[in-house]
Amino acid sequence: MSLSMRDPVIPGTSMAYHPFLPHRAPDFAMSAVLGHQPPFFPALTLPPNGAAALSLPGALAKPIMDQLVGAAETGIPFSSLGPQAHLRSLKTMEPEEEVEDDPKVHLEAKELWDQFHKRGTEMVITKSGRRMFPPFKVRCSGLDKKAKYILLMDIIAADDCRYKFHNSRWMVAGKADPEMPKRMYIHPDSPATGEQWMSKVVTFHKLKLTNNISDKHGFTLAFPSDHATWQGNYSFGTQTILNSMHKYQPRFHIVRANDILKLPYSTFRTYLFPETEFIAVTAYQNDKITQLKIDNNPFAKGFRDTGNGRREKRKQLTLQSMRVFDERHKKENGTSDESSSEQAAFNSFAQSSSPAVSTVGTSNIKDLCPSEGESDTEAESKEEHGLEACDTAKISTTTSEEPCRDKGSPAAKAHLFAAEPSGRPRDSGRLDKASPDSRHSPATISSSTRGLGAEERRSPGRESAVTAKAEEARALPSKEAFAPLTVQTDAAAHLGQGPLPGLGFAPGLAGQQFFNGHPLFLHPGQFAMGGAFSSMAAGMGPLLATVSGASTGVSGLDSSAMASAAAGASAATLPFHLQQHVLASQGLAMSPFGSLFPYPYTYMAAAAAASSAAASSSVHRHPFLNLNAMRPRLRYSPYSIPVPMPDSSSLLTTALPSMAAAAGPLDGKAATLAASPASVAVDSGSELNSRSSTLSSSSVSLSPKLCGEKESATSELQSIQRLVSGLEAKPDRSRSVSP
DNA sequence: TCTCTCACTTC
DNA sequence: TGAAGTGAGAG
Repeated sequence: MSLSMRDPVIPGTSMAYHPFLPHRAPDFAMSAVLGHQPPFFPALTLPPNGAAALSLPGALAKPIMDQLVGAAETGIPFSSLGPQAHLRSLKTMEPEEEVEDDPKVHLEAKELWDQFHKRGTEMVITKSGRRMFPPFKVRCSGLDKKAKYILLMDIIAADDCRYKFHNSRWMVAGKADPEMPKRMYIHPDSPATGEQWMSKVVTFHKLKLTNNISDKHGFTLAFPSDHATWQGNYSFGTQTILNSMHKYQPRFHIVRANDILKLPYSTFRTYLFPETEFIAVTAYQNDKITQLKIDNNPFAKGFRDTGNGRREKRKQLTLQSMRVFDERHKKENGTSDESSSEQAAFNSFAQSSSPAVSTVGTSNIKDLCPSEGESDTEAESKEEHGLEACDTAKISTTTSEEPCRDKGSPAAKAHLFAAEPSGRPRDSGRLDKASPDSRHSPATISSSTRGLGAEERRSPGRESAVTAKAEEARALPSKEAFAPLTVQTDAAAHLGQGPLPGLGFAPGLAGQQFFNGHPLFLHPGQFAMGGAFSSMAAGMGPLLATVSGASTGVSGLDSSAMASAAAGASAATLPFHLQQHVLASQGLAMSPFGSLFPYPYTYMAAAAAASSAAASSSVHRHPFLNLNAMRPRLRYSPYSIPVPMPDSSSLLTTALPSMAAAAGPLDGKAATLAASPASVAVDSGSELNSRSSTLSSSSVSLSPKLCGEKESATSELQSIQRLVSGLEAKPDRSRSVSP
């Protein structure tokens, strides 16, 4: 147990979870090394606070190191990667006005999650949307009481495999289907002060899971940025679209910002809790999971043995299977028999599964998941624990604390799954394989951004990352729109953090997100959330403008108009997403900005960008650039400093366009690294200048392949910058906002 | 596998 | 009281 479950994951680590990462990572790393190495490394090396920091850096660095060395797994400590002195110098550049915060996040009801995880958590997805159970709840600490934060959650693919429940176990059944467009769920109370967030348990129970591709619950908001986290293509919504029989990993993000509009420029601190990993299903596969749900979910009381009505039916059914029945009894009695039996089964699964896994042969070894090897007893005990207990538990995992081990590594991924398997089989195989790593990695994760964040702050730049489109492969047609997007990422860094934030989440995180790359859409509901969006409209104006280039305020425009305008203005920016979706290289077609507005899928011209292809990658960058431009405005915000960040990010993106996508996680790291340098420049200099400088620099660093893109991107960026500069002249309300 | 309806529950 | 969340079960 100790393993993974408790610890939060660091952003960087998240990479590990990403299916694509493995593929991308290499490229990314290479490019990073080749072109950006100097800059990147420093960034990466940022020493995090303690363990947490380690985890991230390690995760990030590892891929790169591997590339360099050509060895899959070097044991090189991330600390050895780069000079920290460098970072510090950068750090000095950062503004320090802000009160530093060191957010820590604890997963609530961890015990409950563990119980499910052991058996391989399954979450039902329906056309109309189904809530998660257990509900995702966290408790935050270490926030600046006065500052405002936006808390978000999203769910990313844990690997690139498709699963099947066979012989009581989850086994890999092939390669994953194309990813569905990802959506970010913004907590309805956002933005709120640190004090407010820390005073209560933050729950995301309203988030629904669906397999309905045409789900409209998500609103698209155009986000100009290429924030790593957002990958340039991220939508917001109250419902997350998932593929059945695929494994997913929920992520929690803390963004210090007082306005949603600032998200793109802000630093994301991402936290992963391996125990919350689950497989999406349209119908429960594992009876044990079903029983756990019934036993713990209040709405399923009617199915409890003790309950009325149905329970009897259920019982009968149950009786049919002795095992199940027995297990229940045990539960009722409070005995662990069930669990033990389960465990046994589980173990067997693991074993069996492992082979299966291996057979799978997908790139994801991780899928195989290392089994955590939890003892049956543990599992049992956990199982028996009621949800409530879990809930109360809050936290165990703080993100920051644990260093992330290798989350990034596949093994780590395996871990996560493994945990699941525990209960069941499915992954057991993986578990076994990965076991060593996996455990660690997952666990480690915890720190995620946060730890980084602190550090990051210190080091101004780090972050940016890159990403690349990469995904193309993944990109799917249906989702295609998204897929293509792939964008870069990294951003994390760039954003906000100027100083610190970048770190945190950055690399890893960015990477994670990136793969998803979708267009960013804001979900109406989310907006509804309130405060966060309140200013959005106003804020959007600037963004749009930046994106579009000149378009005057977006606000007036309807989404479509906006989009078109944006497209026209800065073709570069939008394109990617749009391209995919729309086709039009320009993205115009895309939907309007609904985000702010009522429209449902608006695209952000800028945001979009995500184009899938490398070319697109370049484009992405542009968007970023815009963002960067924006930043200055944003400065007000703590992150504003981020200005540099954006730059860096842009740089990264430009530099490693293709990679970015692939790299996802890596990107993040890379980005951070790259970013740092860039950021530095930014900080010191004017935003615009910094940007351009960054851009140029990025281009320089770019690898040969990227060069072409770079150039185009650069030109685009420049144009964008010009536009931006023009825009900048305009006042930004958002600036004032910053916490 | 997935979709839909049902009876039951919580809020 | 009704809206909404549950798993079961049929198709």
